[in-house]
Amino acid sequence: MPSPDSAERAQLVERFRRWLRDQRLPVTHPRDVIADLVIGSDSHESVGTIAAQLKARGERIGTATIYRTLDLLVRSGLVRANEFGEGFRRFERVAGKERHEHLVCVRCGRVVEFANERLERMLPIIGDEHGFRHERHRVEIFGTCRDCLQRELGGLRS
Amino acid sequence: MPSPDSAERAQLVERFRRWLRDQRLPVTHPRDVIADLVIGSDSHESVGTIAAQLKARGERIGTATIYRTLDLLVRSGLVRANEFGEGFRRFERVAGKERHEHLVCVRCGRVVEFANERLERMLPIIGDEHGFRHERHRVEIFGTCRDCLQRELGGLRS
DNA sequence: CTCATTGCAAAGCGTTTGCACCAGT
DNA sequence: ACTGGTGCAAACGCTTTGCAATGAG
Repeated sequence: MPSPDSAERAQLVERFRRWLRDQRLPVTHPRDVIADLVIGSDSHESVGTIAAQLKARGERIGTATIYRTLDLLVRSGLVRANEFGEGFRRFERVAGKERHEHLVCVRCGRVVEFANERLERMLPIIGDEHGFRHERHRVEIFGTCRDCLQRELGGLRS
Repeated sequence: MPSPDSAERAQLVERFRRWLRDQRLPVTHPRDVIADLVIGSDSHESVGTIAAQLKARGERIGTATIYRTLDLLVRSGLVRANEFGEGFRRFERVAGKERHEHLVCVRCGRVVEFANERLERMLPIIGDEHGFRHERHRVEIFGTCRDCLQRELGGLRS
């Protein structure tokens, strides 16, 4: 999941601005900056990491505004909220990506995306079989990532 | 997911007691009662519903003890913790059940279990393909359950 | 008798809300 | 001008922790 090149990034942020105007909502500086940051990131950002990066950029934006803007980004369909059982949410751009699920490393917390068409086709059918009108689903695989496995092997020697 | 008959229930609670003794941990009244309640339930209980039922049984057991005992039940392998994005966890007996995943109704919160062998086989393989040593996974399908669909249709008439 | 558990209350942590002030449109 | 946004701090809900009193082995 490479981060989008600056052209695509700018285009997606512009799409958010358009969405705001469509909703008769003001386009403000905090919204612009947060959208740029989340949309431009290749990782799964928490409110904490977002706040830190905003501070690093010299912005003084309150936590409440971050939450409120993330809510808008999710509602616009450009961003998705994830809950990996860490006790807080992580946000990722979805616009311009194919539907995917997540692998989560239980050692280092790294999140890797994977796409599997058969899986995506199966789940709505399973819902059907149980009388559920499928709306969305989530699949998470927890395990140890390649790097942590290697590190573990290294650790055995010492 | 029927609740276990009283024989099986007693047997599972006894298994928890044995596990505690193996760990050199005291078997206490709160632990007994909480284990009986969670193991005897056919639904997915939150700490809130557990506390309410304890009070209804006339027990005066603190919240901290409920959390601590649930932790033990999970560690013993008899109980599993679930996180359905409601902001709190739900606990269910797993001993004596086949491996399963969950359907969650977004209207009424009802949780239904489903088992799918193919799904369970797929996920460790997908992990492998991405260099992950699979440890566990979770799959949740969110949608509207049969009852709520019916209620919705009824609502259209009025 | 000793060490872990219990209940209670306080603290923690991510998230939401209330509010006076400020800014897009 | 009007409507909604912003930062700050307080409130929230679930969960964890500190501690003196209690109880299991």
